[in-house]
Amino acid sequence: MSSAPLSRKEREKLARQEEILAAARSLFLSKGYHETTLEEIARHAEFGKGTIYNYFSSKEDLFRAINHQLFERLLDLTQSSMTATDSNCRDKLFHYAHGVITHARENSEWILMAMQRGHSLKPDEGKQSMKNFADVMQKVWSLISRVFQVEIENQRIRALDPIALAMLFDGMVRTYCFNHVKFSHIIKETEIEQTAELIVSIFLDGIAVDKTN
Amino acid sequence: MSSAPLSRKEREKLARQEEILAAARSLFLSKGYHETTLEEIARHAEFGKGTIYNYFSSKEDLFRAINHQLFERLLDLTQSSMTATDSNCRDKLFHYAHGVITHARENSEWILMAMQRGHSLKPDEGKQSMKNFADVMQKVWSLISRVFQVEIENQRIRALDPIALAMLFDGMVRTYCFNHVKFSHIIKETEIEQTAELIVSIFLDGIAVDKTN
DNA sequence: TCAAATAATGAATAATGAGTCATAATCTAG
DNA sequence: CTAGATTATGACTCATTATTCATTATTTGA
Repeated sequence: MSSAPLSRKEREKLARQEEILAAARSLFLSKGYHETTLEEIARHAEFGKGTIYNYFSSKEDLFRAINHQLFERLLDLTQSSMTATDSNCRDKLFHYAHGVITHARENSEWILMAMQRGHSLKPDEGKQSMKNFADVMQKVWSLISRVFQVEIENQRIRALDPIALAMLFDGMVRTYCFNHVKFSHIIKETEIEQTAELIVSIFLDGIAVDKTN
Repeated sequence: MSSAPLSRKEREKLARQEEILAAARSLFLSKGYHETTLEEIARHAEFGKGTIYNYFSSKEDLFRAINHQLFERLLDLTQSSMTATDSNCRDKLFHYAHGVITHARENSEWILMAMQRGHSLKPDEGKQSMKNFADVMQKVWSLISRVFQVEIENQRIRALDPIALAMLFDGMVRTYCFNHVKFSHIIKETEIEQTAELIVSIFLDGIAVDKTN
């Protein structure tokens, strides 16, 4: 990826850039895109407003950069969860759920934000970067669905549409995360492990009492 | 609820108000709050911009009124689904899922919109109206959870936290709806009945092949 | 028919906030 | 130390809307 030989100048520039990103991320995530002003971002990052423009060409560019980071992380997580060679389906799903929940606690509203604004963004001219939420989700679901596909072929799960399954599973995970952050006063605090386990268990086994017992 | 004896004047006023609401709803839902201007709403409703202010005190007020309508509908649906005396748990869940999916197709992004902006709204001074998304969801989950509670008492489903179950079930339904509208190019077109059935089936039975067969 | 009352209208106003840029501060190399 | 390069800065510009309100149009009741 990076053939960069690194230089102090550049490292510092990168660091400052990341500082701006962090400030913007935190504000965008908690207040949404439009409710956040560049003034605020600047103040939060401890820079002048003009300085932001030395690092990002526009507010939208900044937003895109943040989305890109978050998308990358989600894709990495999905990839590593689903392609692990030494784990079964249940473990893979658990790893994914656990990772997403952890990630979501750190970046509470990013999914929402990305979705909400995703389609009103002008297309990203920037080279190889992710275009939009739909692209990312398509990749995520595709990765998950392959695991289901294998299970179906081995007749371990019912022969349902694997993409639909991937989407529904992801939906449970995602909505749980969202609700947890948003409605923390309603939802009982539970350990991430327990929650991930619950979701996987419901998805694989259902909630009906096991008739075989 | 309404002891109003109705008068033409008032009926017409109501009708015009509903026309404005419809125009605003359609625009907010497809473009989001900030991307929609009052000018557009007025044009869409075939009124002058100033006229809007004879019916709603501000853009935010208009938004709140729309949210209120949508919240009411969701609550009614949940209530009627969950308290039907002549249906079992599976039927109740199916009815709910079916209703939400139908509603979501008509009002594609309302959930997202409500969530996204919900918390940045100033508190609603208006009498008995719903305050925010959290309140509504709490009621919805509470209604659903009671059904689960009964099933648990009768040992027909596993003894898990009923609120968590309600939330996860709702999460599957809701995310499915959202994805369907948003990523229709990815998701296979299916009948509402089939989808609702699939979700209920996964939730109650899981996707694992039934060992009793 | 006509004078209140009611409703509609869009030009004018005011607020906001993204983006610019001339200036100042800081750094670097010679 | 100093000139030139680089970076930071925030007052300013400017486009965009929400909101107001004086004016016009319509309705109503007598």
